[in-house]
Amino acid sequence: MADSPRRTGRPRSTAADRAILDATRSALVELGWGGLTMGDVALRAGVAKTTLYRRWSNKNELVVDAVAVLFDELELPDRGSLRADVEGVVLSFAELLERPETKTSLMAVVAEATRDEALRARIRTAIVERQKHLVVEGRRRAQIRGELPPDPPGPRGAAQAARAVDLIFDVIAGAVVHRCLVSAERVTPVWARTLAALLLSGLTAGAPGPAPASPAAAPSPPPHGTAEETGEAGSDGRGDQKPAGSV
Amino acid sequence: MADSPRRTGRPRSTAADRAILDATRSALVELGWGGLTMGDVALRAGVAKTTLYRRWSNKNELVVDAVAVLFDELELPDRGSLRADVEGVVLSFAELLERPETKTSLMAVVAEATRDEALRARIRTAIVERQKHLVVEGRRRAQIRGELPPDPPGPRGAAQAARAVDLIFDVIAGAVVHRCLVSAERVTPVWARTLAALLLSGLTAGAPGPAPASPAAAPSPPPHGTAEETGEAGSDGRGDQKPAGSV
DNA sequence: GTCTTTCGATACGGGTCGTAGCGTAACTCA
DNA sequence: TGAGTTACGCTACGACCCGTATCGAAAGAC
Repeated sequence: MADSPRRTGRPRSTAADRAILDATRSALVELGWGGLTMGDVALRAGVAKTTLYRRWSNKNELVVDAVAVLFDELELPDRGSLRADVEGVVLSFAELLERPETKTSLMAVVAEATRDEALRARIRTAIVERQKHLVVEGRRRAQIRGELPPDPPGPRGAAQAARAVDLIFDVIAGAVVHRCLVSAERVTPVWARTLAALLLSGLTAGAPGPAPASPAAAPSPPPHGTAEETGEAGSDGRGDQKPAGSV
Repeated sequence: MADSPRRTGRPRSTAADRAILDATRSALVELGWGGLTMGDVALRAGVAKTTLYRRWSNKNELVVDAVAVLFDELELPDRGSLRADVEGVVLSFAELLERPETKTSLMAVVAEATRDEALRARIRTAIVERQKHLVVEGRRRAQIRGELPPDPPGPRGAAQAARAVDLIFDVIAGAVVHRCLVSAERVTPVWARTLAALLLSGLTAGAPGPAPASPAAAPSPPPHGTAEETGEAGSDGRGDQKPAGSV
């Protein structure tokens, strides 16, 4: 995007680039999207307002670029088990989201994107796809540990795996975002643990055994559920001392 | 809020109320949060701008009220099984969220709320708590069917149940919102089915049996997971022909 | 009919957006 | 070293919106 380094004339100041992005983030924290003004950002960055418009055509573009890098600090150290990895990334993400600059920026950009296809695409590539490697990595490790079965071979298997990654990403990131920003409640270690337990074992797990399924069966449920999609399975891998936080 | 019907003087026009809220929603669709102007809303509603400010102190308040009712159309008809209920509500919610007025409004309000505690509280009560009855109802039905165990008695059990409801709400709503608005991809019936399967059975389910847990155990995983929290369990209830879309 | 409150219309000060014009600074290339 | 090219800071500008104030008229309550 900011390529094509003109080989002649005065070069763009990379210091100004950084100053502007930093100023944007800090202004966003203090003033929010609505309160953020280009003039103020320029002032904070020690730069003329015209310099902003030479690099970004409007507020949206500027803020997306300022926001995207915030998520790069997310990492997925090997915590030894799939369960621990999930808990860890949930807590890390929540911690990131609780910083005012992050949450304000993310939501502001997403809100604008609801009516701007170009912005949506930019978010998808600059944030979503960019962070999906976390799920890919977590799955890979779990497969090596034997907690999850390997992906089926062939293009069909790869597509299945990709869909699984997409789903898991939306579920984990969505749950954290929703709790932090919509429900407006804190993500505690206990909550993270319970979420991880739900993801690993599902609602129907944690039971002492297959419940004595009551005869109250479904009247006429549509025959959906043809074992399609994103398949993978396996046991937990490390003998947890208990169902560990059933939901 | 709009109570205390003054018993004297010219009464407020309820027609104007409706016209303003409708105009707000339609303006939001076409112009988005940033493009929405009070003057334009007044024009669309056939009302003077001053009339808006007599009822709502600013744009935020107006938009929240205009948005909240959009979610009231969500329902949870008994689809015969927990799995079907989950799938159904996921699809309904996604359908609702795909309408431009809904998604733009919701995200705009949430974005503003990141720096406005009062607005957060208003969202929590007017939208989140107001819709949580869907999860409560779904759980209750599943418990009656025997798909989930009854809540433990006493205040401890009630607290557990409340936490379970909160978690499930955040996971389902979060996943749908994240997929629709952040990942910017469509919620298809297949996706809903896979999400339901994940919720019911977890990542580690759908396997032909307990995998031959590889010896690659965790080096030193913290001893978390003390069977705390929100417990419930049970079998699926209806004999699915297969693991039905394992993840 | 009087009183009270709402309504529509208009005007205003304060602020932001995004652009334009200008002289200057910085760097490249001959 | 000097010409050419581009980025920069500064200032000013028109267009727009916000939220408020003011005023006469309208609509009910008593």
